[in-house]
Amino acid sequence: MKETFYISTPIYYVNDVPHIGHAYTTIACDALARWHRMLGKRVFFLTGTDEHGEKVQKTAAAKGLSPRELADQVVTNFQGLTPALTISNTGFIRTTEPRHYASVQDLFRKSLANGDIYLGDYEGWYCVPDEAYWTALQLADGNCPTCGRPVEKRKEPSYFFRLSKYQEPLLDYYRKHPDFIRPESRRNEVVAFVEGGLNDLSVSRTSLSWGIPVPEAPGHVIYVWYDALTNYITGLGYPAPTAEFGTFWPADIHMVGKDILRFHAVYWPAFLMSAGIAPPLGVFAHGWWTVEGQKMSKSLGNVVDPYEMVRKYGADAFRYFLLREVSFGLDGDFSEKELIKRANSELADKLGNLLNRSLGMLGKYFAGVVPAPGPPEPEDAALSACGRNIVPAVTAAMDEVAFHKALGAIIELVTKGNEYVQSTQPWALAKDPGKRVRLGTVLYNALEASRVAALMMAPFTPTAAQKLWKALVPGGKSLENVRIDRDGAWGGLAAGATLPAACIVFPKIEA
RNA sequence: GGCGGUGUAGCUCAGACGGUUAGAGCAUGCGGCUCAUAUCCGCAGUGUCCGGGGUUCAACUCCCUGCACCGCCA
Repeated sequence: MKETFYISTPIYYVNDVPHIGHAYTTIACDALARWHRMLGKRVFFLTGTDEHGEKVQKTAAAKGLSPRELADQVVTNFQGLTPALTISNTGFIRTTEPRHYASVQDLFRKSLANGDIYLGDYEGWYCVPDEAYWTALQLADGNCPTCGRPVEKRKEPSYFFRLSKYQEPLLDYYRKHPDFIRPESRRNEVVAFVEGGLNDLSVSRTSLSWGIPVPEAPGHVIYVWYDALTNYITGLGYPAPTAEFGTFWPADIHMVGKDILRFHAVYWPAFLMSAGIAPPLGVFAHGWWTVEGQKMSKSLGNVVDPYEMVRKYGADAFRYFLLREVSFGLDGDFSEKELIKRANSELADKLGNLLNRSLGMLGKYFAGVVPAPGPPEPEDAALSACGRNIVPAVTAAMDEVAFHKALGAIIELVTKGNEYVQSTQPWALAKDPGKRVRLGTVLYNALEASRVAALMMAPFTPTAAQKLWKALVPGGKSLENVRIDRDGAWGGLAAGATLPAACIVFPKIEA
């Protein structure tokens, strides 16, 4: 097994307000990061903000601030996601940091030196008032798509990256790394795109000032993607030969929304190849959320605010819904009603209930002390088989980045636990003193199912899982230090421990 | 316009490398338990497996075609 795991979110544009899409990407990365830590790996988990460009400059000017001052103010909107969503990132990068300037310029110099970056002319349709270029395709009835005013054809000097040269190297890389782009349907799209031929890419502007200067080229500023993508190596210390860079690069997964897949799966590996740096090992493009069946948009006023969701339902329920509701990779529909339904029926009524009915009886019949299990009986087999299979099942799901499958497997175990309690009827066993050993065994197994489920939930609902774990493993180590291989084995519940009589970690959400 | 994908119970989807009664969850109806956050468990379903044609002893599963929807590209 590889000993390290490096995962990244995209850097979020600081001029935007955080919405469900940002939260989704970040939460997905967090679940993977936590999972890989539980496997015993060293994990680097990077997120951050993209702070250059036209929009930031304009918004700042409108507020009478420098772009940097504005960025310093609004970056907190994104930094705040970490505590709000219980995110365990190990790094946060801002593209305005000096270390990033050094990184981008170094990468740029390398490609300039080997001839992969050359000076040419960028030509496009320019909106003078908006100071923005558009391609012919982007124009709305021949006018600027954002302001509707007429555009003019304009030309400016620009540095170009020789992307065309990397068509074959990229296709070769895709062939040798079949899992580089996931899901598979997206991979096919990218391959088709590259097979169709690649144009060289404009990577600088003279019409822009808020950005990283092109080395030794006054007036030229490095343009959006070349700047933004490089964050993934800056975050590890590049160009300095840091331990982090040596240890964690190439990245295991760049998690992205489907709209920015091409930049990550085509441009980024090409930039790196040109500079003699290994491309990342994987890019995963996830889907989008609609809201109550409608496209999310500012004009509809239905933008989902992650902070508000956390305030209303808690980070665990919000995280759970996002990762459980849809096949990861596909689009999904966000609805508070469905969120409540998921959280109540699966977290409170199934997982929470299994734990509490078990704890309740343990308190009542054994004064809260976990009995040693007696000999297994045939009716224990279904539960213990499921319990023994949960680690491989979740592992397989997480390997294919299928959170919904992982959670489905955990809920299946919990359901088996409830079925088991129902069919063994410990409350009836308790009435017969001769069945004391059997009663103990039944409660042990039910609690053990809860314990294993709590462990497996840790990447998804970290706060609740920690509380469950604490209740079932009193005096045990924090879930952060727990390892799947050691602690996930069926039968790990300690006999003799005294457990609480109740533990409500998933309160029912009132609709 | 080019390439690719999807079309299966009311809903969301899984599955079907051709072969007895096509599955899950949710929703619906009925029943059971009482340990538990009025929670849990069981039972019952319903489907022209998009339309048409072909191959075959046999197709929902393969091939062709039509329609609808989606994605990428132009």
